[in-house]
Amino acid sequence: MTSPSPENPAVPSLDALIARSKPRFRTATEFVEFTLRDGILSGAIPGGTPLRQEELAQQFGVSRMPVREALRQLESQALIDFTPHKGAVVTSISAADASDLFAVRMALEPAALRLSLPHLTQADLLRATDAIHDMDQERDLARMGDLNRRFHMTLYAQANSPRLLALVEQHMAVFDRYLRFELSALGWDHLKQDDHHALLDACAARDITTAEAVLIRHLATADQALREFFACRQDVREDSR
Amino acid sequence: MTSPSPENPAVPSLDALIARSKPRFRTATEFVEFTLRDGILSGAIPGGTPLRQEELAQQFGVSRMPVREALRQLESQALIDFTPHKGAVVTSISAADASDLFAVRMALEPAALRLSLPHLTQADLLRATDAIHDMDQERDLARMGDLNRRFHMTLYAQANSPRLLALVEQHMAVFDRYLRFELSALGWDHLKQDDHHALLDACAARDITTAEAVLIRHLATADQALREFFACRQDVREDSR
DNA sequence: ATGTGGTGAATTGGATCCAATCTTACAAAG
DNA sequence: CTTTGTAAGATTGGATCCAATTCACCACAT
Repeated sequence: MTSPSPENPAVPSLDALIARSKPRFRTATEFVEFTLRDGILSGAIPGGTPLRQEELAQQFGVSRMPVREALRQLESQALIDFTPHKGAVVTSISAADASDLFAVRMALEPAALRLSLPHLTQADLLRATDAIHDMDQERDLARMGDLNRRFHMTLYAQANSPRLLALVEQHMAVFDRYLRFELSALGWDHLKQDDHHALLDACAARDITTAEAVLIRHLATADQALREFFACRQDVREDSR
Repeated sequence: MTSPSPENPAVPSLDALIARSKPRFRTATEFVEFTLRDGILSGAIPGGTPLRQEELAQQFGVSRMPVREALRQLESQALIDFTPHKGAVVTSISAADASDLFAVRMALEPAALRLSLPHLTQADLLRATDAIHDMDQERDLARMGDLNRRFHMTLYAQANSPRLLALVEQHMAVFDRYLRFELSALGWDHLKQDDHHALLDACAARDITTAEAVLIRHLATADQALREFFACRQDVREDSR
């Protein structure tokens, strides 16, 4: 493991994540997998970091076996590259990868919204409103990611398609790796709450055409912002080494 | 492991799959994971089958560890349900699950096609044509699935979005679990080659609107056929036990 | 007869050990 | 000086062993 990113106070250290989430799991494999994913998504473990099994086992206080099982699962989620006899490396982030990710989100999320919108309840809309308001006052990066995900997932929740929803949630989680760059680029405050309100209004009016248009524009804006950010500041490539 | 489905000659036995694919991998984990997935997707291991680690280890001629790692990866791909201290069970198939799968495919594949179509080369179109012609004479179920996947993936190949393409290919592979039911429902011959030709023509003409409409109809038809098939013959539920 | 508690086997989770492979450094030959 | 071969260390892959949990069965009490 390399540095726990002490230069960026918004990124928690991996050790902090380990201490915080240790008692929440019954099996060591679950614990290691969840915490490693959290570390990668939050930026505590930057792209390019080689993940040595022995080292991780010591940090987590377990043997190498649960570490290996956790690495296998992270590999299936495309968060690490696993090469036989060479080990695991955290996948790198880049403008190209971000656009790739947005291509998936722009395929999945409008579909989920279209399926869900006719069945959205008043309670769903209220929960989405709450999420927006909570975001207004949130200053913590990880929690902001959770709230953003909660807002969107609430709108998709009635889609009645478990696979689709799981994919949507998974790829929104991967987006968390880019969230702090988007916030750097667009600023914390205004963010894109305009889009969120417009999307919510269109959903309340059951206007699928407008809702989809807003959602697509919302995602395209974020994609564009990240592209420009990476183009301007290639020095801030998050890959260590 | 339960019966190797001797009642259905179209489904190969797991032992046959093991013998055929043993020497193709460098690590035992890869070998077990690939072969188990093949077994699940081809129907050799039906939904609901409990997967005992010790038993699989003996069948594959390895120890329990590579089996466990393989099961972890299959769990990440939603092919098995893994419960701590209880073990793994192959996920069941159903009309609802098929529709769920088609919801994902109808979200992903039109998006991939839209991204890929402008960059399709003449060589791509020729390869797609070849795949269609090969399908006309194919009688083997597994190979038919491969050809169908090859035809579609060829049309999406220029999408320049690795994540999107990986998801498309993965979910087309999962569809193989339902392919033999669709063939039972619609018959082997005409299948839906009409759709394939129409889709190919629209792609050759760079007509994205028509191509997308054909593709969506193609998928919707298959979804509908499977729904009716499962509704009529609930007795043929593929789950053992 | 039914519900309850406990005991045993069966199965998985995890740790330790050994084998196979890769990497690095160094030395020797060209 | 470059290149190639080799050997030592590091790291992962796999096997075996032990611990923890679950489940099924049966005795026992109500």
